[in-house]
Amino acid sequence: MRPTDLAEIRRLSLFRDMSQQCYEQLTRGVYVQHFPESLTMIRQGEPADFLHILLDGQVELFASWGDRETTMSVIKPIGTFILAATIRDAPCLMSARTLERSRIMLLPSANLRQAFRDDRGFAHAIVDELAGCYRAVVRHAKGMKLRNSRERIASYLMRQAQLAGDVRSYQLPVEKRLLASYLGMTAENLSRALRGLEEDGLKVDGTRVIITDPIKLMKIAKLDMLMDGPDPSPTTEAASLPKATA
Amino acid sequence: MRPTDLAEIRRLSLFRDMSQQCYEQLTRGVYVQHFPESLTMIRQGEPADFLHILLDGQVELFASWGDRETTMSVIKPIGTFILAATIRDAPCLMSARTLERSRIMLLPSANLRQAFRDDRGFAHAIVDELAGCYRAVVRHAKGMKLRNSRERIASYLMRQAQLAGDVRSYQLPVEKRLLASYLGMTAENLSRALRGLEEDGLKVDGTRVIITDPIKLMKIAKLDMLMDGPDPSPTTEAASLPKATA
DNA sequence: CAGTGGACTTGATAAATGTCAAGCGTGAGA
DNA sequence: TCTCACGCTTGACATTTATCAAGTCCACTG
Repeated sequence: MRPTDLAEIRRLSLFRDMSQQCYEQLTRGVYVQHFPESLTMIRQGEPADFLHILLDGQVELFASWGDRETTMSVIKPIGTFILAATIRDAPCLMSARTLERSRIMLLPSANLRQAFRDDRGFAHAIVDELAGCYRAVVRHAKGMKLRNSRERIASYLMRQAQLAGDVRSYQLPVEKRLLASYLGMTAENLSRALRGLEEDGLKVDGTRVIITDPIKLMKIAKLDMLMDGPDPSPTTEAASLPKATA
Repeated sequence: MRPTDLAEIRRLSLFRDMSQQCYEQLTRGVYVQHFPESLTMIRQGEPADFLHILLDGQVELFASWGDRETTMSVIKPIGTFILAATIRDAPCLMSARTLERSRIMLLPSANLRQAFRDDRGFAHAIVDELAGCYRAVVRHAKGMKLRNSRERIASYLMRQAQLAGDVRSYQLPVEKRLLASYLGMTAENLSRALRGLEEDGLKVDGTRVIITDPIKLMKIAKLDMLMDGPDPSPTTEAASLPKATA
């Protein structure tokens, strides 16, 4: 691993609170690697040998059953994947492939478990990360069960606008067919629904999203912290070491 | 807390590996309580003050949005809930209510976080539990996105038969309307689909399920370890302290 | 013992969503 | 520059799923 990589990694919230000794031990077997676009690097059912940490690029987590396939999540830097499988030493429930050329850090599962045992700061960072992943899937499942496709689209696109800094217009971060799969519908239906939403304050032209009437659109999206986020900032006062108070 | 409760709890996998000191500290603020049937004890959006551990009875986790509601999970003893919210000190994403009179242990979130910091065995048990919860939701989400209602019913009922010990006939563990909600459909549709499945080796009469033709039913259910479980037994060799291999 | 409410079922109908086939547009590579 | 592949769109149609309205059955209760 290159020293510049090492320095960069040390700053990640996962590793920031580790003792130097544990950190060195942990990173002994670690390496950082580039993957080309559209490469499936993990197949569901395979053992989870490494925790993956996405440093640059974009990765899709997807699931298949028979000949069907669905996008479960899109990971952006800095994000981790297959953490749960790593912890349990269980087979991955999802597959992973790059959506673009990506730089990924691979952390051997055994090292992770060792460091979890040895270092409290790391252990805390890991559960916190895992709890975040859990809450993200719960949100996704809620969306699938409580909203219809029109509402899923509206809420997704509004939420993205929020994340981009409460803008009225932005670029779609992913291809439409991927978005359709993520939102649990066919590409055809997404296309049609987008057209239908033009009546409701939304315009999508190619990859450009324009929210022409936020109030109207919100009546459909009904964004909800408990379904769309954001999660309160991770690892806040209550969860970390007490310092301010006494 | 009664001494008999205390002894019982100590044996739970969550607490089994704790040091006596940490255990005593942890259980200082703990209490065990009975709840009547149909009592909503947690409302989504509320802070998670306690980790809940179900000792007896049955609890439903459900989510709502506007006037819609859906069952996310049914907890059976021994099971935990709102672990992730507890860890993150974040609002609960789901509500919880008893399906029958239940005995529940309440463990203050602050105690949990303290014990997590102080005791490795406990920390490990907690991540392991959380990882299990994560994988369960991922499975649920996969089922919702990859299978249609007919397939979800078939796979659910086959899986229950497996869990009951590979039997051909058993009692439904929950009411049908609850099952419908859990499987993401209306009660009417469940009823009709069950009728339709009589052609495919399944008979449901009241709460009695009879798998008349497992092979035929399996062609629809297509049970899959990665979607229907079981998960490899939690906390196995690889994840715990090395002992056999010197 | 009758009454009441709730779970479950059934049928008719509507709405949502998927499938198939075709055509458009654009970008990568020959 | 041409061509091809692929993402996207559109239309027609099929299938799935939800909604609404009865009606049955059963358990609980006054």
